[in-house]
Amino acid sequence: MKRIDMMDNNALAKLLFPEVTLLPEDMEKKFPARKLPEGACVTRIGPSPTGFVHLGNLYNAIIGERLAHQSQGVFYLRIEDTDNKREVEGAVDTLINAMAYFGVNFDEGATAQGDNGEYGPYRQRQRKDIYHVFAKYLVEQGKAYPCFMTAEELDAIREEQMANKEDPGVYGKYAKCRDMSLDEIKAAIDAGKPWVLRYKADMNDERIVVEDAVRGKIEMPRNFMDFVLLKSDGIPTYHFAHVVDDHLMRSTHVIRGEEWISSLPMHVELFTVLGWQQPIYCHTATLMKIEPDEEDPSKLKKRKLSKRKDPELALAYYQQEGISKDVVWEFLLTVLNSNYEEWRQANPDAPYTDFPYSIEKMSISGALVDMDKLRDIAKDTIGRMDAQTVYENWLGWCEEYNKDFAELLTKYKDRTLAALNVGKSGKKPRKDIENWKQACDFMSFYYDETFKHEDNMDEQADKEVQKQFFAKYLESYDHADDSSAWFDKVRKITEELGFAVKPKDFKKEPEKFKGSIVHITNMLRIALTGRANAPDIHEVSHVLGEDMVRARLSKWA
RNA sequence: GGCCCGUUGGUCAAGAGGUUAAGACGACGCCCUUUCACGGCGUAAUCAUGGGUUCAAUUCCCGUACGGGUCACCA
Repeated sequence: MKRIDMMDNNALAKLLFPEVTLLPEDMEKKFPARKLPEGACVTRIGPSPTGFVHLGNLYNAIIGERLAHQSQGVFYLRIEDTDNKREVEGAVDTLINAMAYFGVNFDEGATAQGDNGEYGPYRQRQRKDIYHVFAKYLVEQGKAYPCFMTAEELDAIREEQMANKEDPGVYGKYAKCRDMSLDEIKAAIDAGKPWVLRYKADMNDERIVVEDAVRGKIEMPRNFMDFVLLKSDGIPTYHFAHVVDDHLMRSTHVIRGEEWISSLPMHVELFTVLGWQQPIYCHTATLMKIEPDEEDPSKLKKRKLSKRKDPELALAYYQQEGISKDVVWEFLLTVLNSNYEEWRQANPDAPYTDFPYSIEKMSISGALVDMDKLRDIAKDTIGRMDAQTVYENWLGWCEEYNKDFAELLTKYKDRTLAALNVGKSGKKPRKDIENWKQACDFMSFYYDETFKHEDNMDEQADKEVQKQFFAKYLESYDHADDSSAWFDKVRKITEELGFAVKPKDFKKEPEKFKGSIVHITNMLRIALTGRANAPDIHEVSHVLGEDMVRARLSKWA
């Protein structure tokens, strides 16, 4: 009896996959185990080209990249394009470009120019023949069968199951095509009926245990579903592709979002049936967002980031806003590893590659995308860069998103570099820039082309005082004065005009003065920078140069 | 609904069976100060809840609530 089954299975396999001649062992030979040092991690990201590059894509990429490169392993890019319905024209390039923009470096995999590496192809649609080798094998083993059920039939059993409060899906008695005879199958195929290949699961009430690297033990019921291996176009589902690819490409760690935990039983089943070793699974936390509850706005609610509602979920958002790739890395690293921030404080100038990344320190509850935190990290990160680096990055962004400003930066390169150094000399350097877009705004006063008056001088002193002050200031102004000589002069004028040299004196006895030195320096600042809140006047004056200083001030004298 | 995962301050979080329960962001206050920043100091938590195990639990176990995920020929 058993023998006949086996013969049937072989005949069925031949019928379904007439073109497949290679065997699983041929594949093993073609993609041998990698020769890597002990403990080296082989990781990957496997995004699908939907045209939308997700923050989560980067999040998982960073984990994979760190794990691989810190262990002298391999990090590769695999395009998971098994769903032709979702694929968007040009999406693969968008994806590859975005990864490049954010400085994610792959050792092998899909590139804009084609594949790079010995374990390809790295685009799943091109791996059809490979999947079919194993599909055929599973049929031979009696672990897979063709299913001709239509969408309507599937809907019908689902309804029935819902009504009976049973688990929905194709399994047990609902798997109508499980026991078709070879002749019946042949007839159906000859009649041109489309079919999918389903896994032939055992009905069972066993449980499986998976040791997840970030979550620890995960215990679940063993798979009993006849899930789809190959779709009617012969392309595998994610489940089958994942198992075949990660085995053949020799991934040691599978890093993916926690939404995959529920399909773990299928994957475990396939690894077992194919006799392969499971990779180490790392299921990462979903990116969350916090906001007022729609029903009760007084309460805050945590929810999954959504593509539709949250622009910050798209990687493109960070590019557009001019949020530096270094900042995004720094941010993600602190969200990802709870001890990164501490490490960064202790090693402010070390490259992030020095940080010993560990899976154990990963967060398992939903990580929040906190824009306040991002801003703070941005100011620190950019604050740590030298002027030249800031200049280059900023210019790079402007060339793409603010051409006019790019021109200014090029034209006034020296002045810009000097301006970027303002307030950076001491122990407590300023941290004014949080992103390139905001930098254009913040730095605008250094260029006549973008300089404008944002604050009103009249709030500081009346017109007559303004005139007197600027006349005196210009008269005594010596561009060569150092900071203290310069400020002595300001003090002197302040006194002459009847203003308090010490702000505290004015506070104590306001009736004795017309104002304080604060009003005087604010006037200077507004004249020079257009705003009352700006970096050190003396330093700014020296960036602008004597001509610009005199030109801007003489308007008020 | 079934099956999973999670729950420490406003937010992100460290942490161990017995601690003054780290740190960061945000908020507020004070200090520094010619503005704004920067920086310094300080303020704010009975670790979701009920029960059990234990000399002792926020830390271990069970239930409850709440949040999240998933139940496709999508990944």
